[in-house]
Amino acid sequence: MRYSQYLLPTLKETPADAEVISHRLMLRAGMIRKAAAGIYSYLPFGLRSLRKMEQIIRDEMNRAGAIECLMPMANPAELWQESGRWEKYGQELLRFKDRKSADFCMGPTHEEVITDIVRNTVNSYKQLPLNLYQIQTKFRDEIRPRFGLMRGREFIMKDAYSFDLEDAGADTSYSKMYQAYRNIFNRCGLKFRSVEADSGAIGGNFSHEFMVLAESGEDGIVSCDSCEYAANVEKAELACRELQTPVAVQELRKVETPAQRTIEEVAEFLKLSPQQLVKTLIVQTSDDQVIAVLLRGDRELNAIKLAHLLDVDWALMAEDDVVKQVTGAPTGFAGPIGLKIRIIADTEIKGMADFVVGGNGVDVHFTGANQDRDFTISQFSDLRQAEAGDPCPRCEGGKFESWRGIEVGHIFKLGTKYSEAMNATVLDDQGKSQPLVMGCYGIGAGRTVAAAIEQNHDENGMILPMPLAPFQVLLTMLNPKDDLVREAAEKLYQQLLALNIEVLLDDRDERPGIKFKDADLLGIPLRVTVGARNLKDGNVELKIRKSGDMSMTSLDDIIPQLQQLVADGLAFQAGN
RNA sequence: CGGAGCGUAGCGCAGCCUGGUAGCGCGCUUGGUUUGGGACCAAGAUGUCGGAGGUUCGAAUCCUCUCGCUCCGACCA
Repeated sequence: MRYSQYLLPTLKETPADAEVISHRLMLRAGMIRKAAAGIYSYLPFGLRSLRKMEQIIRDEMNRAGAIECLMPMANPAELWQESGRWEKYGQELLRFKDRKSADFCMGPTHEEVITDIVRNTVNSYKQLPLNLYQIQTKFRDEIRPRFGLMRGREFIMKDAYSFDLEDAGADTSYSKMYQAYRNIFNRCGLKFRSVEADSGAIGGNFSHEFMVLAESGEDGIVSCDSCEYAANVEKAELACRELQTPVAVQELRKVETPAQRTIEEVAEFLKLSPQQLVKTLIVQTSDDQVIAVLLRGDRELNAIKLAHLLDVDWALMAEDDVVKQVTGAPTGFAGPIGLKIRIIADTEIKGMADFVVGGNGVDVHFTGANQDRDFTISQFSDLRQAEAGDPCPRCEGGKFESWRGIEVGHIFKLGTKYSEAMNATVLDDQGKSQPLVMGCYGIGAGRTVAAAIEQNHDENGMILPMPLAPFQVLLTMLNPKDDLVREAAEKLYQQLLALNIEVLLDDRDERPGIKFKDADLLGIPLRVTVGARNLKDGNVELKIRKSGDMSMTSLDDIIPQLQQLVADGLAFQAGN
């Protein structure tokens, strides 16, 4: 491709409304342009990366035995009503009517459509297993789209759905996808972790998220430093050693703590560390229970674990007036002593004695508080958020490391939730009707490209890994008006094209400074500069974008060198 | 959904408080000089000032409504 004939509108200035680096760079490098909040066009340069991402996905999905199809974006309401999600999905589901006033929605995911297809076309266990996928534009009317392609409303996703007769088969399908996903992100040259995750609203038995590691990631994850265990902090279990409750030695004493509300304030005021305090959280649940939860002072509640324990949809910190009603005190002074509501505690509390708790009154706390003696805990459970340094639940001696991650893939074992709701069954070898056991598997294609930029950039621009880079080689013709330079660059250009190396020839009549700045911004992995100065010695300059290494190479050697570097770049896998 | 902010040339912004011919930088066009890290000189083009209504002799500016966009928050005890 010749730059002079391409559409590659780079921006010198950073667009004001782009917050994260990938968004800024994708706008500046002319990859995307915004059409509306959370809705973007891909310009040619961005599309090239996206297509590469899609092709890697396609390759690995096909290799894992999945079959590509393409479903409609406009989904008829009936299917969604049948699964019950027309009501449940909420405002994220963009609904509209056609000219006959029939209800439709833009598909945010396609369990309904695929299940409908399969129930109408698959009747026998002999047709199983089946795994169908598509790469398609999805629409979710997010409350708050942000970060460019990272959290858009319209986005391109690969979604796959597996169908098996039995649970064991579904597990096999799941693990094939797990491996395919690892291959995909490895081939992209990304640093990532596959983590155990909460299956959330989609439901199902178990699931893994694939997280590209990046500072700006929206999710916290932990991984064990000595075994394979890795999980989203929302889900991460903690090793629960048997804890002995120490013998109480202190007496319960009420102390004045004027205007000391937070754990830090109270600890400071009493000259204790936060670990010697127990915080009491008043929690409200989706089924209107009000419960007290005890945690060590320096710990954070994991509301998702709590919701699972209580078997409710959600559990949130109670409103101030509820706290006041239950504890008789404003927020900041809640404590377990004298509470009439159910008290549950994090496992860790079992190993504590003589601690400080809120006094359920303005400006008072108790010191020397002890369980059983002073109040009763009805249940212990793992309720706190995992942190770096916490012990691994799966191995001896392993400790958690923590990371920020961008969720680029998520796989779920769905079970029979949709097949039962939508009556998708096949006959087994006994002639008996069985609901299909399903799995679903998603990858955000655009988001993965954005995540790759988050992980690979510097102050001058992006540094996409070779497999995702829009072009492999940038051939910079320094002065197109110089006949020798032009002819040498043109010749190299033709040679590279003949070798199927993806080359962008910067043949613009621009000053060198502009070309070099654009080159760094665009982040094409290999840059060859043809300039009069070196050409008179028969040389061109090769710069590796990632390392910044520059070297002089003769016109004869440059082509094989590039071939080798491209091949190496495509084979590279970040250590995962 | 709660809070904050912003809509003025393709992009980044000033002007608004205190109403009176719509500006600056970059980009773009033309000519010239320049040519290894975002050059210089000269001449030029480009605006429903987000929209509607109101106040006024006169509105980018004041008032009301509205639309769009962005950021922060939604586990603090």
